[in-house]
Amino acid sequence: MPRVRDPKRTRRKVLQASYREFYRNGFQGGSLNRIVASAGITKGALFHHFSGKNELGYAVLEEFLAPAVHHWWVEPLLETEDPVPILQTIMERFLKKIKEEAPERGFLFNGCPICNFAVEMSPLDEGFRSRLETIYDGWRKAIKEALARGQKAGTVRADAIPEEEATFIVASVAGTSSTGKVSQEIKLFQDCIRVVMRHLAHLLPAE
Amino acid sequence: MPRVRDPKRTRRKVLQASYREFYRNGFQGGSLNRIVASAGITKGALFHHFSGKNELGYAVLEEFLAPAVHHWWVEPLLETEDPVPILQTIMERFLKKIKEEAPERGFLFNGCPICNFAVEMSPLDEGFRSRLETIYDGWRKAIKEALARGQKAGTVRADAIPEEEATFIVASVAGTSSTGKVSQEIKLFQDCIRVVMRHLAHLLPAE
DNA sequence: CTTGCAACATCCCTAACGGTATGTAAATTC
DNA sequence: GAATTTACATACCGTTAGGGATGTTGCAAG
Repeated sequence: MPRVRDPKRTRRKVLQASYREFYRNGFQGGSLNRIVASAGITKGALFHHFSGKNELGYAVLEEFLAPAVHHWWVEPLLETEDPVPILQTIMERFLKKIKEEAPERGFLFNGCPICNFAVEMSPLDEGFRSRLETIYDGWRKAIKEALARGQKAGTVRADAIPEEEATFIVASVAGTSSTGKVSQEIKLFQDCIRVVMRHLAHLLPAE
Repeated sequence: MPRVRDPKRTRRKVLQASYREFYRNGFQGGSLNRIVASAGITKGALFHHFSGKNELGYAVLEEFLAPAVHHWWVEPLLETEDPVPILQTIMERFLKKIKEEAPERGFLFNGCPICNFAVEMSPLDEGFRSRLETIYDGWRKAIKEALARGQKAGTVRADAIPEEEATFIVASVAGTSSTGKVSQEIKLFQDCIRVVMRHLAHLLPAE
């Protein structure tokens, strides 16, 4: 019995709780009952805002994860003409984030949430697959176009293939997250990212 | 009411059906009822051979997936003193396998089954996590030691760091599989693997 | 030939799942 | 200020999940 009604806030609470639940337990393993409990609301509220579990997952993808990719990867690369150092900075920030979260009591690095959704749900549901494809496409496109601009500006080797490199970089992030979460050791992330960084350095024009 | 009893065969049938079920639906999404149905046996038989769903998953990892990694990645690298061409061949074979399976009616490339298990289950259950770690460790170790032998023999650059490269290669396979299964387009796999191949070429000694 | 255990088959249980039907109070519209 | 709609809360439903109890039968040892 809430005194004040605030549908926007309620919706956000549900989404946030859903994101956490799905991130920790997977989508299929995630429970709507636990979501409503942790959000402090009821089933009625949830089903008023979302028509079902799938729609809830879609909303997490569109309203939480897609913007995160945009913020971390797309925006910093927009219109730059020297993308390699930026890409390296992003990878470093990625590693730093893991390091910061690692010492937390009982924290488990649970991988890239987008990759988690992709692995679990993309083959099972077209709604998930298409939304994930949109996210990955945008991610790759941002890198590809930045590399192409770099080539025009002379900051990226002319013989590099932007599209292939972009695909590879995104896959590297997914692979690093997925294999790293098994061992939970920072060294593994470090090793992986160090190799990617060296690879990025090779994209600079030969002197 | 089977005329003949064949416990080894029954066990194998359960494992095979479980592997397929978990590969398609994930572990949490996989159903024991569907497994016994598709294996043509009953719950009684399943629980006679395995003490529960988790043990069944463990058995799939140990008896199906670990041997597969050994066959594809460990054995070919054993004792070789020129690992780079072998690694390239393995990557090529990986791509070829996807291409062969792709045109099949309704086939969906479902990613690397080990990575699928890792993403879904490694944070949720220590039994899964430790077994996956064993598999990944063996995988990385085989590559690392082969690269180290190559360095001694002069077939691999002296300034390469075998451990980092091994970690990276395994992560690349996982990442390629995970991102590729979203788009289901061969080009994506091709692009990704091509970059890895070029990276491998950089591990050869500079002329 | 009997005995005993391994290898199943049958049946059932409880809990949790996603989802629905209905009720009610706040907010908005007219 | 009455009527209507939005935003929830409560209670409940059918289904399926994993798993256990118990029964039955092939098969090997003695």
